[in-house]
Amino acid sequence: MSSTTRGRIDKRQAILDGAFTVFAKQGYAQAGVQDIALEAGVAKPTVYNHMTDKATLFRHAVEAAAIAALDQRVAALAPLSDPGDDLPAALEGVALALLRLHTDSRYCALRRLLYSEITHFPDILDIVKEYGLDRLNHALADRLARLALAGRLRTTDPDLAAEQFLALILGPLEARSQMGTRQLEEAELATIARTAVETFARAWLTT
Amino acid sequence: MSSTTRGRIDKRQAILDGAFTVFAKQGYAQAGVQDIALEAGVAKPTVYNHMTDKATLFRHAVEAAAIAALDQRVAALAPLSDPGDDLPAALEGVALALLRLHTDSRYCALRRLLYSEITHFPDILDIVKEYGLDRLNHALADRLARLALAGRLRTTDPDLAAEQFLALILGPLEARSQMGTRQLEEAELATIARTAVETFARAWLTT
DNA sequence: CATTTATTGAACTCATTGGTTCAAGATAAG
DNA sequence: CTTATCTTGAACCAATGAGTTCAATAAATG
Repeated sequence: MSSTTRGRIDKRQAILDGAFTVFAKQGYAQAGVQDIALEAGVAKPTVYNHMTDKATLFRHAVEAAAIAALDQRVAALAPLSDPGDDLPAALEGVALALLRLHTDSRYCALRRLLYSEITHFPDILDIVKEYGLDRLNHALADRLARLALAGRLRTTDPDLAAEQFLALILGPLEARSQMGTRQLEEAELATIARTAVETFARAWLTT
Repeated sequence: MSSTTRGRIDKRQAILDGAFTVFAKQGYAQAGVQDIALEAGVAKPTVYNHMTDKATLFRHAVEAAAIAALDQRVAALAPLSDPGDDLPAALEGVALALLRLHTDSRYCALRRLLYSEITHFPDILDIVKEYGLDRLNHALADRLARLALAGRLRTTDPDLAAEQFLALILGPLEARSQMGTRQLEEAELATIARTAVETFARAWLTT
């Protein structure tokens, strides 16, 4: 066993989860370690048993959340590996899935945290590089490259196509969701997905 | 005179500027009123002479910055009111101007602040609604509507066209600039502008 | 059961910081 | 000059919160 303690079950995960929850809703500075301990169902010294610092606690919590978020996103690209006859429909499905993930309140909170603390925690930048949107871009570009090879996509630059596809989908979110504060309805997400794919198709797809 | 004091020249502006500078680089919670006073070249009690609270100080500083930012952006759209024969070139010029504004470090700081404190200051939402990207979208849509009427743009929905134009331009920034931490070179901005306008033109412009 | 280890609650230390007070000075208006 | 207003530095108060200490306890191991 890597980290199951003898005294009791491992509380590390509970601490990380609770930490992210509290950080997400309070911000780093405003979040008290006491609150985090309470949220995790744990005593304050226990937190310091597992994490040396409030700062490292923050880093680990954010990293775990970022990894989970990226995994979800990449998984949502799966349909593109084997789209049916109707490529636009497949793209639209993926777009909608990404939109749902991107408007999830937990993910919005993660982005808020990254934005706000990236100046105080320079090493958070590593997390962004490692598990950020770049990775999603690459994964999408891989799928698009296959489609291009199959003659269904008119491009020699799948990276650019992927970048613009994501931009068309996720770009409108910032304004429409009021910087992540307003929850968008499913119908609005569907509209964004449809119009984005429409434009993307006109520019990139073979007719 | 609205606010020129008798004792000395008006220090209100200096306080607001200093406040934004310090907030931008420290975040709300970490910024000390003492630091702000120092940055503004003023004593701490003087700050409280002009602003009742640290909170209201923050609100005013952020609002001033947001207004200035929006003004710059809208001004950058001017060339679209009278584009020459080469509409794509005009679009590309505007795109590049917007990209420069959007990667300005002061504007990145403003966005960071908004993102991080929008949960603690619900009334900041009003600032976003009033001077946020929506406004820019509308202003751009106005220009595009004129172009559509002139038959140079193939759309009955200028709002959508504007939204996608901005998305294609600004969307790639988040990933490329590493959430605003990396300063992009002029050449890279130009590339983004060129490719974005290329795609936009294929989807929306009359040939 | 005995031992080892982790957890717990509570109290404590210490540094930070928002906000205030006050007496002393500086400045403009009359 | 006189007066009213603003500024200033410094000290001060009160609250908050990070991180620690410690004795008591609970659980797993042998």
